[in-house]
Formats: sequence, structure tokens, C-alpha cells
Amino acid sequence: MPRTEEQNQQIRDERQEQILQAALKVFARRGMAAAKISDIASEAGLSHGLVYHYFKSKEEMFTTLVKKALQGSALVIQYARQQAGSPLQQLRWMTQMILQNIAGEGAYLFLIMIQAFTSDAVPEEVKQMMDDELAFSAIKATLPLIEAGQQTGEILQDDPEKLAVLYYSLIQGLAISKIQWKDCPMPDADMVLRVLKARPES
Amino acid sequence: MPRTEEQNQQIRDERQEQILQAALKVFARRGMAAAKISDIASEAGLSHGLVYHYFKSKEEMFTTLVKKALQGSALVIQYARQQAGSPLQQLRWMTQMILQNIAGEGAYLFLIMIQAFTSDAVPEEVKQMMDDELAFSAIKATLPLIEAGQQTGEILQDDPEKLAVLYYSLIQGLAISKIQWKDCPMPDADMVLRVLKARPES
DNA sequence: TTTTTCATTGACTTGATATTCAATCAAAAA
DNA sequence: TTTTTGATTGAATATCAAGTCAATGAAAAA
Repeated sequence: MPRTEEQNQQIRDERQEQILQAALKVFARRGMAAAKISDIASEAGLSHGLVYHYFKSKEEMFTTLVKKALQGSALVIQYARQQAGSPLQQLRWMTQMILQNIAGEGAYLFLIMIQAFTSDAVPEEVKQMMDDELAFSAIKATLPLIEAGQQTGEILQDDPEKLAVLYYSLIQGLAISKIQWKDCPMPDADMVLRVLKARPES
Repeated sequence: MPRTEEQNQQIRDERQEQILQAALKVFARRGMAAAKISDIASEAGLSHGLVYHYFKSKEEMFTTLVKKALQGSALVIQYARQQAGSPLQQLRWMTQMILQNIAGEGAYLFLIMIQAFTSDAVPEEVKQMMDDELAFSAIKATLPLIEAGQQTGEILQDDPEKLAVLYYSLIQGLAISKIQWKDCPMPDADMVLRVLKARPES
């Protein structure tokens, strides 16, 4: 008779991913509010009706992307803390991962996160997530790393929270710069870490 | 008979400013596309009809704000270059001005600029401005300052453009952080300038 | 008090887009 | 080839907000 359940599942997985990728680009470029379902559909190369076969609403799509971004950032920090080496070396590894990410398609996810953080025009569920502990989990999760680095003297003696804000501000800012100016000269990890290091070489 | 032309002019000036201030807040919080005229009107405490008495459209309002922001940033750089002292001292002065601005209402203007730079859902005229030389005028205008600082050895020997990107990324990032987290610990100017300095005094 | 001139209001029109759903299509097994 | 199932489509609907405009209000001079 028709396709097996297995085949259908595969089609569905592919379509869902295809739609999410398209939504990511469109949301990043136009913002959640200005993004039209028809934009997303045509970016994905299918009809707008099909989008609703896979997602309940525009809000659900956006929320899904925010969750993915949050998971991703949590993962990077987790891996960083599993790396061998001093706290500063772990931070360097993490920074390299992030910069590499920003250089590619990853910058879109940063824009989504920035929208989630700064815009009121975002689904209620996203606002909730941003208010909850999740919101600053990246900063919070990085604090132990910074504090450990201060112990070893590799990192500047200053309020760790302030340092974390400085660090993530720079990262976010770089993601934005990368998007506004495709060929902007990007710094390397050690350049970024100058805001944290006790005694930058050079 | 009725009011003098002078009186009317004053009323008009006040209203226009009042509406622009309201629009600034609403645009910053919700984004140009999601901002409703009725939001702006009620934020300003007047009817939506009146908004159209003063501005042709939502787009015109947004464009006006972007122009203001561009003028403002050009001014700060100009003033900085007129300050007494070494290039680094001029940069410090400029950074202090900017940080002070971000701490107050100024952060809203940064969000507007970020939207102007990164979003497609923006009036055509704004896109034009961003493409034209204006776009990176802040970076371009800062290059001479950085190069002069490299001459004196105060500033890191590296691609000046890369350094400028680093610096403005950090500034933009801080503006965002300030908005997402009202009480986030903010660094001082010297902390920010660590990304540029040849030898940070730790 | 009356008159004139604008600022101001809000009901109304218009256009756009999110969302729904009945109809169609396509693959595979019989 | 026929049948079945679920993916896929796009016309139709509902909603919502931008922008218009005729009517109102308020101040000041006569």
C-alpha cells in the first residue's frame, strides 16, 4: 500500500529540518515579527500550507530555534570544562569554538538569541525562558572557569561577573559585526581573551 | 484670533519630540516591524491620529531616529579628536562618554542602530544609509585615532581595522547586555580599552 | 461672546498576512 | 492498474494594524 511508517518518518524529519533552517535565516534577517510565513516557505522551497503541517504557528518555530540555541551554548561550555589544561586554556578552546561558529552559519543563531533577549515582540514562552535561570546560564556557567583562572593568576583579579559580562558582550558584538559586515576582519581567540587575561602577551 | 504662528511652532516642536522619544522606546523594545503606531501613541500619551499629523509613516519615524543616532555617534568621535592628550587619552575620553550614554537612555539608540544594521525589515532609506559610507563611518573615523596610538606605541600593533571592529563589537555588545540585564555590572573605560592597549596595566 | 485657526481625536477604510481546510498528488503494495 | 495513505497544495477566511479624514476642541484676539 502506501509508504511505510519509517519512510514517512524520514520525510517528516527532513522537511522539519528544512523548514527550521529556512526559518532561522528569515527570522535572523527580518526578526520574528516581520518574518512572513510565506518568506519562510519560499526560502525552504515549499508551500506555506506545509509549514503549518509541521509547526503549529510562527511562534512555535521561533521558540524551537531559541531552545536549540540555548542547548548549543550550554553544550559548548560543558565541553570546555571537560577539556584538558588550565582554566585559561579551556576558555581559549571555548572561544575558538565560538569564533569558528560565528564565522559560519552560527552567527544566525546568535541573532536569534539577541532578539530573544532584547525584544518584547517574542512568544511568551521565550520570555519565560529568558527570565528563568536559563537566561544567564551562559554567564553563570562561565563564572567557575573565570574564578579558577583567577586562582591560577591567569585571569584578571576583578569581579568575575563583570568579566563574564565583558566577555559575552564582546562575543555577541562580534556576531553582530559579522552579520552587518560580511567580510569584517575577525580577531582570534587570544585577541578576545585580552579582556580577561591578567597579562596579555604582546 | 487664534494662536500666533510662534506658539503653534512651539507646540509642534514639543509634540514631535514627545512622539520621537516614545517611538525610540517602542522601536527599541519591539523592533520596527512589531512596533504598533498605537503603542507609540499611548506611550506618548496621545491619539494615533496625531502621530500621523507629525509623521508621514512609521518608516519616517524610524528613519528620523536612525539619522539622529548616526549624527550622535559622528559627534562623539569628532569631539574625541578635539580633546587634549595622547590618542589613547582621546580614546579613553570617547569610551567614557559612550559608557555613560549606555548607562542611561542612550542604550535605546544603540538598539535602533543594531536593528538598522542587521535587519532587512527596515525602510529602504535606512538600508541605503547603511550601505553608503555612513555605515562604517564610526569605524572609519576611529581608524586615525588607532593608527596614531600605534605610532606612539600605546596601542597594539595589529590591523587597525580589526582593532576597530573589536572595539565597536565590545561597545555594541555592552549596550545589548545593559538592555537584557538592567543591573549588569558594567566595566569602566580602561577595562574596555584593554582590547586595544599595547600593555594594559592589569 | 464670537470667530478663526489649528491641534487633536477616533471611527472607518484598506491592505496584508496568519491560519485553516478541503482537494490533490505521489509512492508503494497488491 | 488500482488502492490506500499521508504528504502537499493553495483558495478561502479571519484578524489585525496602518493610514485617512471628517468632526471636535481649545486658545486667543476682536
